[in-house]
Amino acid sequence: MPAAIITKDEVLSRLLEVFRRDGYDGASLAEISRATGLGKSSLYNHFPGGKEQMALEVLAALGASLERDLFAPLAAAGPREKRLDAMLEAIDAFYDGGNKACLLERLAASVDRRPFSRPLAAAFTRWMGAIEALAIEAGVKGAVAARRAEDAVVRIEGALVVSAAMGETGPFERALADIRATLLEP
Amino acid sequence: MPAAIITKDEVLSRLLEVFRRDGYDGASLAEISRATGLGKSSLYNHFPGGKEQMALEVLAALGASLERDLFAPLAAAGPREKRLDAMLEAIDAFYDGGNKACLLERLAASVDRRPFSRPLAAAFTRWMGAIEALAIEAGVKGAVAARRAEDAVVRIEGALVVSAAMGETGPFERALADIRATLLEP
DNA sequence: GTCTATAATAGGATAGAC
DNA sequence: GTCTATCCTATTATAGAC
Repeated sequence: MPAAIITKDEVLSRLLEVFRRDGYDGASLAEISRATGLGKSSLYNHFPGGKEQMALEVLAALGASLERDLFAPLAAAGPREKRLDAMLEAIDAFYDGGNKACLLERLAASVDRRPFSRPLAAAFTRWMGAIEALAIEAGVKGAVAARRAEDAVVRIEGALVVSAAMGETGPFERALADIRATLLEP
Repeated sequence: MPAAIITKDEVLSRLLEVFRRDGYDGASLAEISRATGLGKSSLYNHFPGGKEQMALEVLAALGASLERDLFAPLAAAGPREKRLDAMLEAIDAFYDGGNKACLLERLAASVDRRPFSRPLAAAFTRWMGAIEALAIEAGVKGAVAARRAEDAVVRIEGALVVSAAMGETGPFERALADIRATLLEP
């Protein structure tokens, strides 16, 4: 039984899946242990701060992933519509076509949300800012661009909620299509 | 110590507040006992099925409230814009201007959501249907009306999520204003 | 770094007196 | 109908061996 069959990134990736599925309050250490394949003591070795630290590290890792896979491509060179499409496809994949929940929402809904307040607000602000920048670059006026960016994020989050509650992904698919069609309109 | 200082409706109302604030998994019997002023045994006397039955009865009571205070007025006589305004004001009040979460979302996010699946889907379907009917009555074409109704509910749910995560109610207020401005457009 | 074992507590639920 | 007292399980977390 030698060490580290699983990398820390992989651990964080599995923790992400547990938290987004069960929520912070609903995710038990037993389930976390099962999902990661690590015993409780191993978990406390990696995360001395317990579940709270796990969620905070997952949040930080997700932020880094988004920066690399979503926001950087959004601000890169190339046709604007292409970049918007790439973002929407990445979002579609990340949420599994509307079948998986949003970690930000799940952490924001936990009973003791204070430890997550700042990173959550920062994540949403960053997300909206990246979309807003693309809209502005496409010639949309500043105030309108900010409103549209907020609306896009609002629609994605709401569509995930409605899709989950109704047990069908139609609302999510339609929300993404709508954003694609209207975000960069003059 | 005589009986029933508190009515069952009042109990359900307090349960609603606990579940929407803490979520289903996050709401402990200890907190429920505190919020209702009833001991655990009293709670099990009223709700032999435990927490699950409490949530189901809260859901049913909320459905009845919505039917009476939201959907019936929406389908009543009078100017259509007035009725839309009344609905939006009722929603604004129910969510305390974006400060309180949606029970439907909280129950849909619980680890064991199966007992709530049907009533949740029914509630969202009913809500969207009521809005759609108003839009159709205002002359909006059927397919467009259905899309707009879904979009309105999606925006409200998403705005609640984003407002909570960002710690400010701006997104919720803007979402309601946007719905008011666009839902009945020709 | 991981394991087994265990502590200590909080969780949901029940019994029985009043 | 409500209370106090209790049960049992699951929970988070730690100790100590390897």
